[in-house]
Amino acid sequence: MDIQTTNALRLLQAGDELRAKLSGEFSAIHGISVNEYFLLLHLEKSARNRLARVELAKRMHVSASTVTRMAAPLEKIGLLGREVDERDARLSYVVLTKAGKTKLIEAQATFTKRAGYTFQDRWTEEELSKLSELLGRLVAGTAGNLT
Amino acid sequence: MDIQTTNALRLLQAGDELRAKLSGEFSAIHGISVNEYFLLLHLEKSARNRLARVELAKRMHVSASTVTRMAAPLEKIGLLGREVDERDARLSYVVLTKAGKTKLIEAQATFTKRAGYTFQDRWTEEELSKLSELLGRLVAGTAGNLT
DNA sequence: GCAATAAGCTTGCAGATGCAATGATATTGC
DNA sequence: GCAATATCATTGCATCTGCAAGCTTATTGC
Repeated sequence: MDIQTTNALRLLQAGDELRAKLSGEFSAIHGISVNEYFLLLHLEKSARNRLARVELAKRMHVSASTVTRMAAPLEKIGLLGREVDERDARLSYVVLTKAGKTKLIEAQATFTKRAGYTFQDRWTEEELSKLSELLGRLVAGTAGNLT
Repeated sequence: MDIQTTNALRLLQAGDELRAKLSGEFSAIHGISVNEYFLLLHLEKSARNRLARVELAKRMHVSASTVTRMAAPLEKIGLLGREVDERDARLSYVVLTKAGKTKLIEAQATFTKRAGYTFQDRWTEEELSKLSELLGRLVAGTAGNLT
């Protein structure tokens, strides 16, 4: 197996494992899923804390219908709002509310804690920095880079 | 944001993006999903090309019921077989068949091609090697390391 | 201007997945 | 040996997701 294939496999496996661990913690502690956390995070990183649904779908690698259905309950509990575009009545923005920001901050603590566990053993600053640089290159081209 | 959190975010985002690209190719070309590909891969890496369902579930980070339901159609089309344990009648092994191996080899070509695209631009051998080492550490402790 | 096309969002439907309950078999405590 | 407990696999149910169709609104071609 060539090294590129090895890297692709390890990337997917490492990501899956981290996601699995986060998944339990997020639903138990915060009542939102990892995907919902990412949705909030994308909005927080965006101008005016809002994004058109199509754009959000692209950044999250999900379909437009999934965005519609993910946003509905979050809007219901006040974490998200809805805005319309003045010039284009087709566009419907998803907006992060103040309550949404609060929830996001809480969830970020859990995320950071889990990240700490993941890299706590025998990782030097230099290694963390090198990994960040290499992974950074992989996500550099994407529209929805959260880092 | 600390560097550990940055790395965790980038790991998840890079994994998601690669998975999204693989997803379309796999279903279109081979008629199996990325998850089904991983199922075949886990079996191929195992002794006697077989695993108990519970063990397969752990390695894939899915529930036991998902293994039952993923294996059923693959068994129906002949990619997987079923074996029982002589000593423990509760155990039901999932076995990779010859047709399954053939399908796996086909799918591996697609995976390797996508891995090549992912790392084709300005990645030196040294960088690929370093990334492999760092990601390797993340997946080292897991029971189902595919590399 | 108006018809044709495109784009954004939502909804119906089908497939995938997890949790909890169930049934079958093993193991343990006594 | 037998009852209590644990383990493995499956199934019912609820949830999440994508695709295709449909509705609304913009844009384009003429």
